[in-house]
Amino acid sequence: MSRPPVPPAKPAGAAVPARITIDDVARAAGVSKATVSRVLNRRAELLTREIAERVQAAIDRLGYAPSPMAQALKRGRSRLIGLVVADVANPFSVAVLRGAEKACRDAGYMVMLFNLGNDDWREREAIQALSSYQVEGFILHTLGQDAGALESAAQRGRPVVLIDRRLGDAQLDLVGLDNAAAVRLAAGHLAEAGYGPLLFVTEPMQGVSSREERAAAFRACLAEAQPARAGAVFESDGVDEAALDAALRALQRQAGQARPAVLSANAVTTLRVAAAAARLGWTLGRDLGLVGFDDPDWAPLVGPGLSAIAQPTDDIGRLAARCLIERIEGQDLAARQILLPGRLVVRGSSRP
Amino acid sequence: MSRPPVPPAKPAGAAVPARITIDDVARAAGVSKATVSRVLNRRAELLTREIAERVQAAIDRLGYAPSPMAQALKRGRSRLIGLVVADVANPFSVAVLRGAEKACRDAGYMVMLFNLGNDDWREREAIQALSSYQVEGFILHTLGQDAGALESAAQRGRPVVLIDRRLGDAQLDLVGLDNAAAVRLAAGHLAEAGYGPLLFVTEPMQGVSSREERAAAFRACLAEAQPARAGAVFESDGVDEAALDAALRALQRQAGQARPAVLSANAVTTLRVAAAAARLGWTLGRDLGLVGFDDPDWAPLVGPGLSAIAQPTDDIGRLAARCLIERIEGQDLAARQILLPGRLVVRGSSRP
DNA sequence: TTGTACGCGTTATCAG
DNA sequence: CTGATAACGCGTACAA
Repeated sequence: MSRPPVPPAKPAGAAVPARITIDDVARAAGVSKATVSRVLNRRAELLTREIAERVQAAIDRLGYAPSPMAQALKRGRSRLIGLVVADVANPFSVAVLRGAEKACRDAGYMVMLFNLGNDDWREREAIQALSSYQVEGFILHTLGQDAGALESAAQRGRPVVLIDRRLGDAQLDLVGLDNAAAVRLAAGHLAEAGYGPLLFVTEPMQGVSSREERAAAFRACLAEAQPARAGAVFESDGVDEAALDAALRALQRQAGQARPAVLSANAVTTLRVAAAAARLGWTLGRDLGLVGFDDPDWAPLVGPGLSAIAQPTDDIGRLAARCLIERIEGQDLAARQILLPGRLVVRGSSRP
Repeated sequence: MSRPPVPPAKPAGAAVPARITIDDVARAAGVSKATVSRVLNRRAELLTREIAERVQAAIDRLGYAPSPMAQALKRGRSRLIGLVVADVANPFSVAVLRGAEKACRDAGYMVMLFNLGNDDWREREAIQALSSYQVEGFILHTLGQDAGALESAAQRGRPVVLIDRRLGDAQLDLVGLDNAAAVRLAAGHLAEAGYGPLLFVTEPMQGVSSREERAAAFRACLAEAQPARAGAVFESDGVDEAALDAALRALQRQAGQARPAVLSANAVTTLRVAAAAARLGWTLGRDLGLVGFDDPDWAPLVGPGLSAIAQPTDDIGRLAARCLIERIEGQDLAARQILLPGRLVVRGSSRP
């Protein structure tokens, strides 16, 4: 009668050695679970040397590791961080993801990933799925459409750090690029290099704050320029190639003798502009200046080399993670904004 | 005395509405937890219509969602899948990740991500960290160095699906590219296009099976060719640019009148070769043929357009996930290998 | 048809 | 200094 009923979970043949629990260790060391728990939680100081060592030996011998699930259940701390990414196909997202995942891991957190694939209605789903897993906080590369999506997070008091994009008027930490400065940097460079009228090409705004900020900064740049500069903003949706071609032709006409140039809002649009230039038979740099946000590793090899505003993606990811972890671990500061400077990399596409 | 002691977990000021538990729902609906549980587990058939509806209403009203953590603890099923990626900086990894994450989510699983960043010693760490979270299975883009890393997974009977690369001689499911066929496709194309001696450029083998398979298939191709073709394999480490340049020059000398060509093993090396050609002042296509594995979205825009072997990355990710989930949900088949065909995309870099 | 009671693996509290 | 015991939230035999 001392044998408990056979656990029904055990599927069939395979001798799946059940998880080693704290009980196993306790039994092996001839102590109670509580003692084992103390050894694990750095409270070994309060223990007899002899016992502490005996327990530690048992732990090592059995290869015991506590179950984060059970720990989460008990302490309400899952050591999980939810990472919501607008689109893993976007090189910027991936680069940030990389830095963030590493920083989380270094701090002892695991990352649960949710890719929105640019479907804005999924943002709510993402937050809910993730918070059902008791993630302790979110790093959010939002699509910016659904400011209410954070309700469930906010209600549970889970901190959120935004990356690159604001979300409604929520007072949240934000880590991103200093867009205004970056735009000035690029536009200034194009002016110095002798380019004339400018076209700012962006993906459709759709309420994405970084796009809007860049476009606004672009317009401001034009207005401030000493002899006012001609310029326009074009939203490229990636489908209607003809529209982009037409915009570029219009730009060229407007330029007259001068050389036109494009400032592209991210790597995706940069690729579109480069493709359009190829379609039109234009040589970048000579016929059309081009500077693009983001500096992916293929930038030096497209055409004469693409000039770029390199974002400190790794730092952005890392800082977002650290920022979030600080909050998780108790600090209760006002919402911070960490704006990092972009770095201008000049290549052939902005050298006449 | 009927009031239980104040829960000490509640931090301080902020009225963080504690998680809504099954008990809350039960109380709200005036039933027991068991009944609520039954409603949730599709066993509502055994319940009075009236009660079922009352419970459901309470669930909806309170916005209750069961805690996956507690469920995992109880049933030993976490609905978590561990995704270990060799290097998120590699476009192939990301593309696969994308398909896999979506398929997992569609099947009701969440993905826990671990990026190895090409550090092979981390593979063991990854598996252990992930399995401590009770993931139900692994999708593994392995570095191939540490065949023992899977011990802990195998011991707990967690299924594993490999992507793109084998791991030691373990009998595991594998989803990847039909490398031999793809190499033949590319080499055949280069031959038809009139290129002569071939250089296969790969990242250092380091025991990565897909690299080895591609190199082996390349050598086989050379040997089988009717007039035997000249060719060599070069391992590029990404640091020693001069070595790559030298290899290309040697190839050119060997070519004599004929046109040399390169077959590149992945997007990373393709970029290196393109950069080297630029350094040497060679025009791709005319001076050097180039076909590369992987077809990232920048391929059409580098030089005259890069010919590529496009991998069905989305399918690879999707199938890997489905395959894994099948196993998780009980099927106990022999190890499968799903080899998908590559698609040749001809662009300027392989047109003399 | 529904409710009670127990256990999953931990940690925290309180006795000893 | 150490051990027993009660939760954490859920699923489920078993009893009613």
